[in-house]
Amino acid sequence: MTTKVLPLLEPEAVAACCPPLSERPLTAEEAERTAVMFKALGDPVRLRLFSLVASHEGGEACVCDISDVGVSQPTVSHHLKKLREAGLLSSERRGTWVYYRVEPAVLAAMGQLLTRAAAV
Amino acid sequence: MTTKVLPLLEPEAVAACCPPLSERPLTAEEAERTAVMFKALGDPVRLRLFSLVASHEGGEACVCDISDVGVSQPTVSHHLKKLREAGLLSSERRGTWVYYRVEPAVLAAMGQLLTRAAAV
DNA sequence: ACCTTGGATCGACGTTCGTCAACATAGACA
DNA sequence: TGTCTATGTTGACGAACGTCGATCCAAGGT
Repeated sequence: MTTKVLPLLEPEAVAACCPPLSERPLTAEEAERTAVMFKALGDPVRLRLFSLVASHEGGEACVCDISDVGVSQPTVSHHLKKLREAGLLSSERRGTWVYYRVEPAVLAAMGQLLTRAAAV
Repeated sequence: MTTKVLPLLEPEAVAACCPPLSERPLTAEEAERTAVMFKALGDPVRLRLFSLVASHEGGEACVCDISDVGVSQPTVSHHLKKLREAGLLSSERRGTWVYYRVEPAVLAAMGQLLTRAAAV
């Protein structure tokens, strides 16, 4: 099996990516891109980290605010990177601390993929 | 590390499971349960299989209708089992063929987890 | 300059995952 | 009963994943 290099997912690329899951079958390429996002939320620790950022004021949080999820600091950093690579979070350094933000457009696109699939 | 036995997810259990991701941080248990569903959609082949079922007439399809995704028949069966265990699909044997159906309630719950998280 | 602190990266480890060939099982039909 | 076809199950293998300790880099404070 060949290992494909998946580029970072841009918000607008995701939004324009795919129709609701029930409209038509996803192509192999569409499925490949979309699966990256779902996989990123498919780990309990990442889901908690993401929820911590999303529920923080302004949809933004310093790593120091959210790193108490029961795993080591390198592991937290590793998971945040995965969420960033999937396009679900963006990060920015401001002075001493690094802040993570949710990408609302990507989130909304994933949501519509599912909710509009439910209305058959 | 202890391996937890995750029971099959009932549709109503999922719907009542978790608030939108931005409302409050998920607890460890909530994250554990929810991650199972996202992980199930976190594989390209499973995503295509799911989309094939969801887009088929009536939200229902025979295995024979959807097994052309480029992997062997045992692999298709394996992935369908994963989707069933995650509560996203249900299966029923009718005579010779086995039919898979989407679980709209679970799908809608996952969608709201995301879309309502986007409206911060 | 030096030290401290926040966060990312590296290297290694055990586990889980995706895949297949081989086999098993369940109906339908003769 | 027996045979054919449609699916599920098993066992094995390599790849990917989650985790950690050790290390490194960037910013601030002394």
